[in-house]
Amino acid sequence: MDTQKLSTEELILEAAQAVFLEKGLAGARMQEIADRAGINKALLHYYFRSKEKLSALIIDRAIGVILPRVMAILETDQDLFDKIRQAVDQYLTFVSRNSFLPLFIVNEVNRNPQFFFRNVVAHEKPHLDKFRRQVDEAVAQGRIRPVSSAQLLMNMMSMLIFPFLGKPVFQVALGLSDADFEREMESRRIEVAEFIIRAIQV
Amino acid sequence: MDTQKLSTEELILEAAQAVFLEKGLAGARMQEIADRAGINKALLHYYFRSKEKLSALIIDRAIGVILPRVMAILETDQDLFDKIRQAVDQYLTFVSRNSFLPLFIVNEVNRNPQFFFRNVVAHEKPHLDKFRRQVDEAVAQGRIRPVSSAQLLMNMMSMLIFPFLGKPVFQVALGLSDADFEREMESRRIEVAEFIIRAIQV
DNA sequence: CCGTATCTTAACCAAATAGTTAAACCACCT
DNA sequence: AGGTGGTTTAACTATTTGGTTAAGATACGG
Repeated sequence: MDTQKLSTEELILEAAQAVFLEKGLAGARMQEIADRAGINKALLHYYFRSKEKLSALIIDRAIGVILPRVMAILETDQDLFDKIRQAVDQYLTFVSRNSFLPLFIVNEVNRNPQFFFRNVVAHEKPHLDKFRRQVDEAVAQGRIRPVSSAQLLMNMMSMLIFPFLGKPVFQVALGLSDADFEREMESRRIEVAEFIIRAIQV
Repeated sequence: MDTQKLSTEELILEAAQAVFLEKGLAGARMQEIADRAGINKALLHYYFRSKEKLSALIIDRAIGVILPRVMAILETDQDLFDKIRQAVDQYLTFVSRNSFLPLFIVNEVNRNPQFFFRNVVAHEKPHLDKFRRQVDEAVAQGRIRPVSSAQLLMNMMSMLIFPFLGKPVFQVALGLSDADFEREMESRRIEVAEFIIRAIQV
């Protein structure tokens, strides 16, 4: 049946994603993926011939989930400050729910940059023209301080993603329990947005 | 000879560090480490019994290099704004010269948080009291806007480290050549410092 | 120069792990 | 009922990889 077939395939993909994100590409074991999907290793190879092919799919999936999300938020017609507030809010929600995703992507993209370049960019070149133009215009009109859109984008993305990557370090350095950390991330929804806006406000 | 002995050991450690940082813990091969050190695999095991022991050493080394550096900058007696400017400058220099180090540490620390907690913190608990108190006082005296020192620290570290982790993505998204990217990082020395200061300035 | 300790290597071993095969199972169609 | 195509499994193979061994260099004190 179609539903049954898709469900098994989906099951494997979910299991594979979980294991790859937790253990990394090299650390993931086909056996563990099979176990978590509740199937046998041979079946795994029946569906997805090799570890390489499977991992390529997962990488695509991972990037395909995160990239359009960033685009969607940054390429709307909203006012710049509203956009920043919303981007921060939405992005923090997404990343805190998928905290291993950025680590996985960052790893893969650094281990194998040309793969990322070829496969992802070929499909949908991430064009941030609207956001960049919006920033440039706001600068030209003197509505915000002179700031390069590239720098602003890096600052935003950094502050949204990195705290999750460095979570264990920050927890130790700042003496935060898990609950503390979560609270801290919660207040970032407002703090980071205001931090950015104050930094660029005239 | 002592110099010869040390030199071989150092040679192995350098090779091991290079391979571990490039390939990650699970992805690193003892054979490749031996090859890069120009020696044989058996000799590798002669010096450092197992992959686990070797990797533990490299992890210690890596964290031991980066942590004191952060402390040293943040725990001086300087004026807050000067400290921020200097931290940004020094940290950017260090990270751009060791761009794989943060990725390695972030990976290791997420895969195995309790290891980090036990080994590193036991030796030298990273106390950021001086920096945090400095920020709190500046807030109390109304010299800067009300900002939590934890949030400020996260923002700083994020903007300093993450661009290097996300380098390939940023290069694609912003259309930057290697030279462009380097130039961009160069201007961050001033831009990020000013960005932070403007964000917290009254 | 000889003996001894340190260093170095090729060849080997065992465990882990990706991948294959061939047979059984099962749902569905006629 | 029986055939058909997709699905599932146990058992097997091949390869990779961490780790060992035993023999051979090398340096050095006596």
